[in-house]
Amino acid sequence: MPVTKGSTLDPARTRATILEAATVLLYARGLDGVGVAELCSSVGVSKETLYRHFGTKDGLVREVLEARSERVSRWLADAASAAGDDPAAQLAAVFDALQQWYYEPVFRGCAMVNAAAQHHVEAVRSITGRHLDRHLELLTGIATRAGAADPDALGRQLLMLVEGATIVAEHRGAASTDGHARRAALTLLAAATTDVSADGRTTPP
Amino acid sequence: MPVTKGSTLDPARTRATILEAATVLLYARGLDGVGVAELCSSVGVSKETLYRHFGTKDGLVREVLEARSERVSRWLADAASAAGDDPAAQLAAVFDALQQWYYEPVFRGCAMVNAAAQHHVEAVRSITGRHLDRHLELLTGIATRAGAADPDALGRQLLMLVEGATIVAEHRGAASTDGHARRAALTLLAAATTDVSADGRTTPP
DNA sequence: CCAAGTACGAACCGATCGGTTCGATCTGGG
DNA sequence: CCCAGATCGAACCGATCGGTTCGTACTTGG
Repeated sequence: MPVTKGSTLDPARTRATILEAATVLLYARGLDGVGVAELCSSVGVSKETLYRHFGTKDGLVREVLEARSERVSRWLADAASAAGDDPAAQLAAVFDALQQWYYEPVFRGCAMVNAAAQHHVEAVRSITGRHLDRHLELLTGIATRAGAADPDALGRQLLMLVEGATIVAEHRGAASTDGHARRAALTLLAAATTDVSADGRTTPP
Repeated sequence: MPVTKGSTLDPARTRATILEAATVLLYARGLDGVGVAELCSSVGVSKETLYRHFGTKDGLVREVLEARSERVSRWLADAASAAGDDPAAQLAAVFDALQQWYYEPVFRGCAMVNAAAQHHVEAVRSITGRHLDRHLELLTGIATRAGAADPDALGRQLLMLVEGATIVAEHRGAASTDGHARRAALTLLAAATTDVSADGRTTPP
């Protein structure tokens, strides 16, 4: 049997195609901004096919968000690990990656946060919660490796900065956060790894 | 003529009543989560009356958001000025007020940010933009009075913290930001008012 | 080659929603 | 006391939307 089938009539491929197109459209125009009919005609798929694969529009939305959340988290984690072993460099890389995203013309804020604001269904909002948890995990990891006195506290501070930068960039433009978010993150990191008990000098190795 | 008429058949009073009820309902359930019919029956008003006062649902939404934005901005500014003349104390007061808000059971995030995520109409999104500008103005003012080297930069950093804390508190609970947002803000303030050119010692008056 | 499954496309359905209209009712100013 | 204007309540309208169904056609594994 063939390993992959690229032709039509391949359920998995059809499903993936719908998922991709829905990811783009729903992000650009909002969950309620695009109907199932338009979504189908945009992909070149019949309603029956879409409903056989995803059961309901909410089911499609959930899968789209789930996949996107994992993709975004992996993207940020990769950006961090690609920056080497220095936690400060990793943190800077995370905010550099975010800032680059903000400048993309299709940037419309965090899809999961936007979705939660639109869709008051718990099944959707829980995805947003897990999304933030993934971010928190990454940031707390960096804080821990940086030797922060309270890595959990620093992680939460950095999470607020990430989400806040995204919101501000969405509504006031990418230039509004350029440099500022990164600098704030490094400032918080430095402060959390500074021995405040004695004088005002840092305590690197 | 009487100065105020409290009875029925007072257009201004009717209008205000609709506005109040709409503010609560639209915030709690989302702009698209409550229809005009339910809104009317909830206030005890006919559709004709609502449409005579606000023209369209969007018109009502815009007025609701405009009023709420001003109310919120005034509330934060008052919290700051009530904290005395010390900029650091004012900043702490702002984040204390926010944190108190996060703990309120009706807290559902920033109404303006949520509205922008739901309603892709420019007339609504611009209100969110102005809302953030008002916050930025307050925070930049504190940064300036604190003698920050770059008050504009610090203001933007603090704005990200405010919006980020609101998002995180909305999705992960008020306890998730309690103390952390305030401490981060004060850390950024301290760092921005510290003379970094020489050694690592602060330079207060 | 054939049966099973995939897919199309179009029609269809019920519900909801924003907005309009209209006759009846009530209030207050002149 | 009476008319203008505010309000009600309910019916009504057109559009949209999520979801279902069906007849047809095509691909493919056995």
